[in-house]
Amino acid sequence: MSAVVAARRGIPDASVARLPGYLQALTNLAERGISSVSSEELASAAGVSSAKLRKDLSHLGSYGVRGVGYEVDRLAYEISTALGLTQDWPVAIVGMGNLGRALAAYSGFATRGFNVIALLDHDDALVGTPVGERSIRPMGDVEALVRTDGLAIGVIATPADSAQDVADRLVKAGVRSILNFAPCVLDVPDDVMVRKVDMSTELQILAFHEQRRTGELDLVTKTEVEEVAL
Amino acid sequence: MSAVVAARRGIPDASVARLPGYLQALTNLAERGISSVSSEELASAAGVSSAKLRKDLSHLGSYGVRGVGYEVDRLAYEISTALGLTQDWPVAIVGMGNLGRALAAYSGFATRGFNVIALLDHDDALVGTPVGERSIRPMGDVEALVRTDGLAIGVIATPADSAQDVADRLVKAGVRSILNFAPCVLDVPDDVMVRKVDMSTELQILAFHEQRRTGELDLVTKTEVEEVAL
DNA sequence: ACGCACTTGTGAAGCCTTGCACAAAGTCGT
DNA sequence: ACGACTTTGTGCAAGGCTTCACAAGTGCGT
Repeated sequence: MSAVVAARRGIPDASVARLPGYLQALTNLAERGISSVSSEELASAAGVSSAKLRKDLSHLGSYGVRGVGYEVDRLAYEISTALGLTQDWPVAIVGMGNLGRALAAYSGFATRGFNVIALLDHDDALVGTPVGERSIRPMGDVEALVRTDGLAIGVIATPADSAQDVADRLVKAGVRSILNFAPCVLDVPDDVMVRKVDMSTELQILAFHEQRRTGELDLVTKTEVEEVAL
Repeated sequence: MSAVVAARRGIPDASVARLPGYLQALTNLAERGISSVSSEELASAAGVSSAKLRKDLSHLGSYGVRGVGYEVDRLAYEISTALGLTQDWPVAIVGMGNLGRALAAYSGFATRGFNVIALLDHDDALVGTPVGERSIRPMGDVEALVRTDGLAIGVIATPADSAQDVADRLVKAGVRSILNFAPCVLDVPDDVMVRKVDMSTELQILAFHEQRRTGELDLVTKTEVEEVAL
């Protein structure tokens, strides 16, 4: 098997999750007119260790030059290719509440290889309402979007209690990648990939560490109290 | 050292990251009037394996009953305690663009142990503008919020180019936990914890898998082509 | 032409996480 | 009171990820 295919098949999940960060850092460097970068510099810009960066990049192939570093444009291209961003992916956002509208207005999609082709809502009363330059379409359109526009990625921005219904609908229409902003677990077939974004979860993780930090001041006292209680 | 303290000190990061999910599932069960649950059922509701769930819970202590399962209320309480959610954490949201407003309107904060005490913006022209029941306050208020309201967690919802300025300002005022929605890396001191939420990153990860899936159909052909190219 | 300074790519070791399998400990029916 | 059944908590093995450390490769100055 060729080295390229061997490499591309087996990129570890942890590495894949960091590639977008590298791509972002590279784009930044390119905008500042920097054309060459070492693993140390790029790692620092992306917030990881240089060893980790080099190992991650080694899974894509060997695009650096020893003693010199990486060419910014070339590396950005290679990462884009590995991530599948040479094509524009059609995306539909479902749920036009506050969050859905904020996502619809977000300009970061277009610049990163994604194209929001439709804004959908389950509620027929909202259908036709303008949002930015688009207007809200009914869930019934989703099959046509998959068939004629190649829709492959759905973003769920509904409340938790309708998220599963929406997911079922998307899956039935043939969507196999879902980004879920609703604070709930989605039940989907094995061949459908779901990623979840939940700010409550993130805040709770922050709270855990914040608590642990402030709690450490009283640690000795607490230990004694709890030992007595046992 | 007491078992409780030993347990609470050393909860693995991977476990901590899953605890909010368990808590959410438990809250759901409680709302449906279910008072007892097995590890198998809870794991399924939270989307993890039962072995993983039991191992995670074992880090908190031993709150299950063999042959029976877990009492929903009790377990929810223990997880809340472990995460530090018995108190309400004061949170400030910085950046009142589309995303900031959507976050400000999100009701999920209050029900999960967080209290949005202020909406801030770097742009003085926006100060005073009403958002929901609050009005936008200037960044200059942040020191006072830390001192008098115990502000500990900051949410950054600004564009990427002002995120670092805002972070510096928050850190200088004494905020040591930051949730960053801006698509950039924040440079902060070691004792400040940052978690990042970025939908572009998530979409790019989905794109990778989507591409890999559709690419597999042509794998043999591609391999041959690339081998010739070598 | 050659040595020096620099940086990549990568085995190997160590750490963390997951999954397995089962003893321990409880309930329930008889 | 007791045995059958259920489910937890956990030691252990396997797998994956990170870090270390350095050989291999490149450019530059002399």
